[in-house]
Amino acid sequence: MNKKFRPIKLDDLAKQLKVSKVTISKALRGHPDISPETTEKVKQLADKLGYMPNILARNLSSRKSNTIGLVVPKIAHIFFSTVIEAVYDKAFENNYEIVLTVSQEHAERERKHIQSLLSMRVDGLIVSVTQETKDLSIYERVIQQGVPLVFIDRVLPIKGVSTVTVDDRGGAFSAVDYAIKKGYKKIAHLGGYHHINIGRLRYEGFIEAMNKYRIPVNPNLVTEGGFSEEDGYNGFMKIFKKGSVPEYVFAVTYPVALGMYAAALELGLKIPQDIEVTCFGKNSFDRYIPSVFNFINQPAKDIGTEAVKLMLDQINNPKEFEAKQIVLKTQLVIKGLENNKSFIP
Amino acid sequence: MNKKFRPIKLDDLAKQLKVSKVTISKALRGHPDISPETTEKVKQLADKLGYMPNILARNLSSRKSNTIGLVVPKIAHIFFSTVIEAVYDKAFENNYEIVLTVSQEHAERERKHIQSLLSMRVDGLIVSVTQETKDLSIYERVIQQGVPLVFIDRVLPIKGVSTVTVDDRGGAFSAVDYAIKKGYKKIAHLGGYHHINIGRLRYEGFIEAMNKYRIPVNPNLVTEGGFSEEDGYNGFMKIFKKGSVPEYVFAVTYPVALGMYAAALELGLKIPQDIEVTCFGKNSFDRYIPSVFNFINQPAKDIGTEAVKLMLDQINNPKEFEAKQIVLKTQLVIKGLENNKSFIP
DNA sequence: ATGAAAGCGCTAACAC
DNA sequence: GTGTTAGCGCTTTCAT
Repeated sequence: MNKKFRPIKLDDLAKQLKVSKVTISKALRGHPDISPETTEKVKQLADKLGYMPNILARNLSSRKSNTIGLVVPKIAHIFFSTVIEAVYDKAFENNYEIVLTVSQEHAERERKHIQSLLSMRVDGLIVSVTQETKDLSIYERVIQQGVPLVFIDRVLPIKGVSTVTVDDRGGAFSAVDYAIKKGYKKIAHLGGYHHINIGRLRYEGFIEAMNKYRIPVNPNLVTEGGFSEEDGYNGFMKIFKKGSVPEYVFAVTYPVALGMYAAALELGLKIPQDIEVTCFGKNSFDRYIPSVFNFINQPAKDIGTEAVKLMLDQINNPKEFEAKQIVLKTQLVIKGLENNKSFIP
Repeated sequence: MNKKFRPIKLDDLAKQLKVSKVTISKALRGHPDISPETTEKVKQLADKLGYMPNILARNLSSRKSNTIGLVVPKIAHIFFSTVIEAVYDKAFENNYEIVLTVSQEHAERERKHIQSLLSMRVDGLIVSVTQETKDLSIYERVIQQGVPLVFIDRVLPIKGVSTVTVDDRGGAFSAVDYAIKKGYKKIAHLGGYHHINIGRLRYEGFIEAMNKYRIPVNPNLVTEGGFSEEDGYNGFMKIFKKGSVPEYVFAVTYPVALGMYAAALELGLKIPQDIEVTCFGKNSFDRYIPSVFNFINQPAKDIGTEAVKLMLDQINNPKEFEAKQIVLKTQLVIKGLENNKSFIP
């Protein structure tokens, strides 16, 4: 039991077939140098013996890893898990491996992960930064090392980097535009940090709509914070304690809306009867069951898919590379009031 | 722009410090061979020059990767994304890397991933199998190669493999026991495939409870299928078309319950007023907002954490290894009827 | 305490 | 078509 099993290597195959290991190596990779018959023989033997190439050796030797590093702030949130899954699927389709790391919203952890990924010599890096990332130095290093980099959703202002985002400002605008047209005056925004694009742009979209209709922005109804349930809870409590109860809340993310919902519940306020809520992103089962929130639909899958496409482009045609900024359309989906029997389990 | 940057290597440091690269290598890893002063000097220079060890070379040479492969059927479901996140956290804590792959419930893809992972020479494998996995051969190979293996949640009947699961049978029993005590007679089970443990054991728990109280099991109220929303939807529709409307549904997973909910909605049935529902697992925000389903709480985080612990144990003490079966307790949480105002957004 | 030699398993470049 | 020669960048003996 558990006897020290030595994996088969090229040499072993070479000896058995009485050819050189180069022949084996080429045959296994379908190199045109090798005759079809030899190739066939080699493959059969490899199969029979259960040969598995040592990827470490291969990558070391070829200076190519066929691997893309992926760095995200969270996994256990539907937006990210959907993006991640799409990245995996698209990469798999193209015979690329993904090495995923999670920063848990800690900039320092993010740094470490990127270092590891560079150490692994990944062929490229797809990153969505933490809500606290401010130091750009590690990314400048990535670029300096010539490692392709694509930011998704949460991006940093660095020249020459491709990005895949959604129309944050436009989405936000439409959510608030809708509210104003519906006649709401007391409109709140539970916002994200302004030092990061999604926080800033969604805030700007909110302001833009308010300005368009000359609705004064009540600072007591606007918060700036993180993107989690807790932030939503705290944000709404803060607003409530200032004595203002909004008629409408535009939340920067779905988790923030959830946190806000919990706070409202505690305060005896009903959603959507007392307060109508719209957020960026949505739950995972809106296909099945109507939501009590309106939401701005973010094409999470497409973000992942497009990011991989950009990455592969850049890896395969480094010469012609130029940074692209892909901005995907969002869509406002109204669900709340007309369907106020709607549960979501 | 993008000039071909050659990463610094041990030799470069060695030359600058006029010592051998062995000294550098040891110093960097804090090897006791090297004097504190030298170590300090080396580390400083490495820092200054932004040295990053080439992990591929290191792993190839040391035959150790400090990496654990993780294979799951899905990412974008709260149960798995929570488990995954916990695995990442625990591994990070112990300076291990995780390489995650997703089978998307396809046995063939699972096979390929495991091959890749073995090719990468991961130090161990944590796996939750697909709903269609039946062929054990790849796992037997893993074991034969002496690669530590831990199954989580969905396990295969292979001797000598550690597993981390929850008390599936007991959890199921409690859900049905509760229903019977409450007086329900028409009790349905939207079940999972019996060839996989969670499907089989949850079914058995259901049967056990029914038998205990001598309630006849109506085959028209029992289904066997997959674990997704779609399966829940189809399962309930099938039951309904047979003319039976249950008073109580015990669903094998949360996604199945969601699908069933959607079907009920279409059929004009109200949850929980018309049908009370209990499922294994839960949504991601039950901490914030009451659910319309009762649920059997699965400690998803603990599953991930315990799996990594088992894995590290096995990696670090291969001699004393013996397979352990960890079975975590579940807990029935009743939410439905007494709180029928409960939304979940 | 430090270093020289050997090699991890593979691929690239160039012969033949 | 096939093989030879050199590494890839690191870690391991094993000397010194």
